[in-house]
Amino acid sequence: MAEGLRERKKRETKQRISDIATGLFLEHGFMAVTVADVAEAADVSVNTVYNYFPAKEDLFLDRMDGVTQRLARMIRGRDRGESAARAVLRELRQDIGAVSPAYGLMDGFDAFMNVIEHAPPLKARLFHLRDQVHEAVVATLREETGAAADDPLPLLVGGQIAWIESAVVGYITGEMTAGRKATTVSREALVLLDEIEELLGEKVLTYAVREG
Amino acid sequence: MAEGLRERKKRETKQRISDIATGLFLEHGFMAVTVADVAEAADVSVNTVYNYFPAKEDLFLDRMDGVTQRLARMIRGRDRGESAARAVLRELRQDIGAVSPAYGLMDGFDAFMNVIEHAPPLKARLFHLRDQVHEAVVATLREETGAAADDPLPLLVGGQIAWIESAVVGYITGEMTAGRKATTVSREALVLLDEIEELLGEKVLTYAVREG
DNA sequence: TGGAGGCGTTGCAAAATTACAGTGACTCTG
DNA sequence: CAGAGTCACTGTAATTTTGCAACGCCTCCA
Repeated sequence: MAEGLRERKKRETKQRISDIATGLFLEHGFMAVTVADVAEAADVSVNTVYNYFPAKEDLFLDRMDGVTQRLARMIRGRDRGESAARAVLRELRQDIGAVSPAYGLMDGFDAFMNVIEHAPPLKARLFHLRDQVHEAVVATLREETGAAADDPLPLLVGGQIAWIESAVVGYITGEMTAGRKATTVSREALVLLDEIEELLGEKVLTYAVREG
Repeated sequence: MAEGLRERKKRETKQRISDIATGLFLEHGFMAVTVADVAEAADVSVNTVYNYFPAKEDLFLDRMDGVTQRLARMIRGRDRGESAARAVLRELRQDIGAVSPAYGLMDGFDAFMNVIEHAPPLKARLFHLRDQVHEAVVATLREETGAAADDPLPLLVGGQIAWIESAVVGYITGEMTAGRKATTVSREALVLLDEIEELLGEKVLTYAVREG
């Protein structure tokens, strides 16, 4: 491995810009902070910012990169005898149970979503993010099941699974921005997950069961 | 003015390298610290170190750049009716009187000189430094008196003046490395300056008197 | 309504920094 | 005494960062 000086500095610079930008956005709102502000606070030029982040929104949503692959990771890590959907349900219940770092995204989930709520460009990006999540899930299902390229089943099941998460996230976001208590919301979210599970068809709940 | 980002970072980088290098030298000695050590501690590449400092010695002697022009500045700042030599004598007495930042070079003068004492390349540089001081003094005397280019007097008087400083510095260095107390040494240095003044000829003491 | 100014974004040349390889002098060691 | 190793230092190409100017979109204001 032996990470060189150049690689390390690149990583640190990108991380510093992202951290500082997120901090400024949380404090003043996405619209009130200019890219120039971020650059100055991070002690770099504006071009350097754009060197690492294609657009201003990426400064805030960058840390959601991991989110794109989150469901896919859950599926790949399912237990023996467990289906893809049940693995996702189980992991989501576990995450919600660990209230503090709400939903595993970051501390202050409500503050984070609040920034997005007041920034149209960011909301637009979130929709695109859902597509990415969906695609990642579908791709994973295809890999795990070895389904044919023209098999529509992964697409459909993947859509259901991706929907589970967005439903829960949407619910939590709405309740949190409404000012509800985090512990209350998380308890209700668990109930919501139960209802979601009842809504799912048998085909979805038993798709892509891991051998063993 | 408006110092740009590039210039500011350049200045900060050079300063950081110099500071860290000096610290390492004071702690472990000049010979025991490699340029690679300095580079790593300063979080830059070896080439960047050489980009700012032509040779390893410069990492330590860099902060003596001001010293080169110190006597020249004293001369240019002499009072009305005061000669170049007397201005230097006066300023030196004043510096020595303010014991703490010994001789205006830096805190911990003895530690500083101790590093030099144990590093042949550094000692060699000090001799070169004296030439530079001498040249600066001579050049200043020529400017101030408007002496002809072939007039040997500035050269001779300048040599005497430069010698004053090196004599005092040499004395202080010797006594300090011998472990004498700083206050004692500075008191003796003042006596030494008196003796030096008595040794100087009338021509030297009255050269380049500022009009007024 | 028109112009001035702020902001996101891009392109390009210059400057700074790094990686890599190499040279020469020196020390240590078998 | 041969060879391996360390270290100061240099050269060169690649990479990163910066400075500068520009474009389009938008808002504000006269």
